[in-house]
Amino acid sequence: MRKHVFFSTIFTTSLKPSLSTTSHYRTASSASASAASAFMASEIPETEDEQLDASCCVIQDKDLLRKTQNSGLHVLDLIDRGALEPDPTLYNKLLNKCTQLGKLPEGRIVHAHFLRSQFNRYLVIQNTVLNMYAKCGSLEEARQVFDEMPNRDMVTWTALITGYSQNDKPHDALVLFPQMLRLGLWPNQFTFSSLLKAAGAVPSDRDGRQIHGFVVKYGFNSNVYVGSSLVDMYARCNLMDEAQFVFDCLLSKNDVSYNALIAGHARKDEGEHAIRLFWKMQREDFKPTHFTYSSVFSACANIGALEQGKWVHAHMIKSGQQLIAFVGNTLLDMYAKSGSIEDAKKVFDRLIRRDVVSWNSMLAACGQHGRGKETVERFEEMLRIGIDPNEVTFLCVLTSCSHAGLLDKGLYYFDLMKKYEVEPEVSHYVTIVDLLGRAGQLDRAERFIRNMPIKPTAAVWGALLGACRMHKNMELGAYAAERVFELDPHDSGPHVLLSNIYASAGRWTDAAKVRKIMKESGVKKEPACSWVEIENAVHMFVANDDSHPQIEEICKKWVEICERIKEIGYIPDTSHVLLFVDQQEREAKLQYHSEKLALAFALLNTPPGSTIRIKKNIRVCGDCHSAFKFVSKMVEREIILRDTNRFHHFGAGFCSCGDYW
DNA sequence: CTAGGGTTAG
Repeated sequence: MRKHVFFSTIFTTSLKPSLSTTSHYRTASSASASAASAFMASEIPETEDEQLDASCCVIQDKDLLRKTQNSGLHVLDLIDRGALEPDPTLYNKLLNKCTQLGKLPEGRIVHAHFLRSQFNRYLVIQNTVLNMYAKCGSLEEARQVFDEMPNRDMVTWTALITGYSQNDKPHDALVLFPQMLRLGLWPNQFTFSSLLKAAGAVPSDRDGRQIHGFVVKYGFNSNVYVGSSLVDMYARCNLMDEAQFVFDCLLSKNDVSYNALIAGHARKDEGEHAIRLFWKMQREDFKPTHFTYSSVFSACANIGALEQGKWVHAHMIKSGQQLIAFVGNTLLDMYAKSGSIEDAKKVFDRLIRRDVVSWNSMLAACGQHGRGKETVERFEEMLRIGIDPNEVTFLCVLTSCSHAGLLDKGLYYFDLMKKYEVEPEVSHYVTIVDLLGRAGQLDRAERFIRNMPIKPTAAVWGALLGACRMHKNMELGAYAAERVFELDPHDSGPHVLLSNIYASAGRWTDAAKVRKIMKESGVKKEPACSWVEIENAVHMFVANDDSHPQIEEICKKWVEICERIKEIGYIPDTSHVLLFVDQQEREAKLQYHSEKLALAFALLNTPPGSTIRIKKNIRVCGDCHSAFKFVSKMVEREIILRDTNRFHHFGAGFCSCGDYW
């Protein structure tokens, strides 16, 4: 054990007049015990990298470094003992080290020591202190330093703006800008980059456009940092054309500007565009980074492009990039969302380090593929290993239980959230309502809603409405629908569901009434479409749409399939057709559901025996579900249908969801 | 001394 003198000296020495209130000292003092255990302390063995790092970075003299390490004293002790002549750069290096390692308590101590030093009026070091607090996430202390500084330069303002913008306080960042301009300070490229990041995080695009104006005025529009920030800001404001325009205007692009644009398209569900840009950036000799791969895999996942995703994966392997968790998690998700759960598992197994997101992604993958039991097993394993579950973990587990009909397990895990101190959010309540509702316990679900400690949202009542549709409970369904209409009048979903409830009960007048209200209030239903990927091209089908070049052939094929599956037991279920039309007409309508068109198209254009993968933007209807089962049996092929949030694996006349979805 | 781009759920 080595003795340490640093704390006894620093906290007993009388303090010089300082920039700061004594609260820094109090905080530093109270933090001393934990701080001591980290990189200031004597007990730390020489093998502790951070201890060595900290010393190495400030002590250039090798002899002195050895002496420091051998004596176990810290640099600041050496100054106190007069063994080391302090200079301003030393404080900067120490503070930056704390920033880099995210060591707030240690940073406070260096700050305290700096305040006692002869350099405590140095603006540059004060800025470094401010930056240290901001980067360590303590915006209150950063602000306090800022407020107490007698002089502030542009860097001071920029450091605080950056602090707010990087810590999810965009409004605080944005209000500082006009204040700083009023003082006559000139913003630079750093200021604008941070401001634009903040502007991209607020709902309106007003601030972003204004800042863009100032960027031009101050002449930073050709700076690649500012340019990338502009691209990102416009992309986040849903202004993809503007983002593209700014990008095209950039005189010098780099990988970051490309990534900002690619990520923008990936977020906006414009996967094909993102993938095109991925290949384009390489034609222009920009190397994809982890950021790029992460965005591109997520783009592939969104559109369910398995083949393209595999190409990008192969490309990443060839380029020698390591599979770090951040990228691996999106890769895993890509395979899972493209329907290949087996590949997703392989990625999970090969991850060098698994973080909580890796586990969550794997749990989500199992849930999406209807493997409730496996979700539960993996979750238990995760707890055994000692990975702390977070709110997403529980959401994955609960939805998985709900999809698999594991009622008791789901309720048990909901209760378990308390033990792991994860506060249930409204989405968790939605899942429990869904779980109870699917299991047919509609009254219990309603009671559960009434006993919620937080205010139920439209989604909560929507889950009950969905369950009422499933179990054909008209009365409670109408009541739930009313609650949804109140809370979210613009969503078409509940109107459609309620109309469906009436329709399946044969109450065509009521069904039509709901449709009429929907039409009058301007609520629009999202058109249903399906996608199928064939030979690296994605084909899209919309219900009753005849724009596809092969449409005649496709319809002919479906009629033929329909006749053949009727022979082996398929009975068209017309309760899913909502219009007040006669039986024959309803059957005709059913034929053109987009997933059926996609299936017919795939059967026409793929080799016998190969797996067919179809993606749909809304829940599959009961009739299509039944038809797909019969087709899988008839053609002896596996058909994988991706719903909005889950998968149906059809094979030999059965579906993996067990008709429970 | 100050800057930009990435993941899981619903």
